[in-house]
Amino acid sequence: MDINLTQGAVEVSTDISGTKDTLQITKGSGPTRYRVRMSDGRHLWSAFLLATQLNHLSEENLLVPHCVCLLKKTTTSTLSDGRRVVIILDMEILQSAEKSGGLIGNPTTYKETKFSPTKASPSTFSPAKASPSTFSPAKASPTTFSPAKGFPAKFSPAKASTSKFSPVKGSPSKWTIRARVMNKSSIRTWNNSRGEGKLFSFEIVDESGEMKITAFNKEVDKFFSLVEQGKVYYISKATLKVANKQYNTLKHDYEMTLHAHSSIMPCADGQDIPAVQCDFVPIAELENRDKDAIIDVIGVCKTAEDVSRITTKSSREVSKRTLHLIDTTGKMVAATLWGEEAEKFEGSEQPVVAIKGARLSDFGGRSLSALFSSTVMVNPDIPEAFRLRAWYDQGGYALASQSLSETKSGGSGMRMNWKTLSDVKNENLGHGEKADYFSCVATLLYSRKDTCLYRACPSVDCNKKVLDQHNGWFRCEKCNREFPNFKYRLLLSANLADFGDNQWVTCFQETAEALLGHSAETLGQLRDTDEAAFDAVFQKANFTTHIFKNRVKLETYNDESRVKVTVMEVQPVNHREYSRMLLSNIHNLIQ
DNA sequence: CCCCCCCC
Repeated sequence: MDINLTQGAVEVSTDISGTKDTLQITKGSGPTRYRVRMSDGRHLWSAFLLATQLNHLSEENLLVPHCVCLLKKTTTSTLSDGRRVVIILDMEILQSAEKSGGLIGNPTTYKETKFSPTKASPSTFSPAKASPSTFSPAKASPTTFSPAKGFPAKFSPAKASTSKFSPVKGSPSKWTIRARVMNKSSIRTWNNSRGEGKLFSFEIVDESGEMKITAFNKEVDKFFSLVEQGKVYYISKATLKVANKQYNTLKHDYEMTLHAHSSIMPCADGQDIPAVQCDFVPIAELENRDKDAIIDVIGVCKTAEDVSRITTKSSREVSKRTLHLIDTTGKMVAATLWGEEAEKFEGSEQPVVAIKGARLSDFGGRSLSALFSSTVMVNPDIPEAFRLRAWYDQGGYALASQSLSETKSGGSGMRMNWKTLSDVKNENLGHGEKADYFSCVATLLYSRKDTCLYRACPSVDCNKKVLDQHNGWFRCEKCNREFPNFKYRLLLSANLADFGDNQWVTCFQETAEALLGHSAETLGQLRDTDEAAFDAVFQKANFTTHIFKNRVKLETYNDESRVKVTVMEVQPVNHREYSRMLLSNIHNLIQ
């Protein structure tokens, strides 16, 4: 058995072999996984345990939150993120506990009058409930542990007569669920033939499953600010209705609507409630899934494209950012984030990204898109993420993953074609019919400040140099117009060097601004008003090192050919990624 | 009682 105990409030650094402990085992985030909470009276650890590794635990025990275990053999280890973990190598169940089950899946279990936050307590253990081992790994399949298991039957009209619980509107509901908010929408308004109003919705999760809850109008005012993503609440007296599967992708047959008497109370003691339940599909497996399937995916974000703004068909503006995720299957897939999620995403450190409820599209082969109902998790605290992190850091980064998503043809896709400056010359880059593109890490030795600025036509799309008419007007030959003003533009000649060679390159506006760290406008003003400060900008830029993405092409003037290198992009050096590339090169040289 | 899920 292999239980990874992620450290909670206490540093876990000692071998705890021989400890008798209480495990609270609850269904965790994923059908084949269980969340384990340990309590030895001093410490609480949340942990994860894989069902496939639990074949000597009875199913009864798996559905039961508490059981007393003897930790026969344990060891400790450090995760790549620095956290200490305890690995349980062998354990024995001494006593299983009273059956309770998940709350969403079985709301009848908890009557409001009796409900109290569950805590591990020896007095709740009931040895009589220990059952022979009926659990097998096969039973841990996603379908077996569908969060909806057993739910519809309990809500059939016939059973509703027990009056414990009824989906019928207006009937007394005596249940309380304790669940974590995993996704919360913003407030939206509607105005259609049936009326107008506002609403927001959120999705909750507990050990047993997930559910969507919607609040309208007055309930929006009452609950919107109270309900926070990630927090745990006691929820009672909501109306149940059959889930509209067209719009509700959660694996539950019902959803809830809040009404005037609904109650939502924050719960301070919800550490044992899983964050989210995921059923991750390996990236290579996406090839075999249907278009429009809603899937959970996890991968290392190998690269993240820049955020961009697009206009939808309904002329709404929205931000988007596409990530390229890889996993141990050696495949890569493009996944697009939207809106704020796209804007805030930080991918420079190759985080592990999990998306719950992404939609599979057939664009460019196979690609993914986050929906409003998706949950995007960066470096989530789950074993899949730790495994991927370890895999990537220990060599996965060097794997040339094949993408299921066709990258755009043409230059803008710009794959990294790493070259040293001497490679560029020795391999005669740019001598072919078409331009070549390469990336290099190089240091700016010198740039020609005297000729770097020119006065350009102020028209939005014209960057043509203007002629000073010496009467306060500036003439643009291209626009055939005179203007009372101009804009400064940069055209910087720079000498770049790496360890083996150097190269003159040209930087236009954006790349020159990135290299010098100031806008063309600022530089123009400085040159005209404060020459010392203008010089200082160039002094400061000298001997700085960057990643340069370049275009190289042989050009001929007056029978004389020479290679012209134009910088397309200047980026800071990501030392982690760069070192990986160097290590990978060394590795390749050895072979 | 909503129901937009976007772009190449």
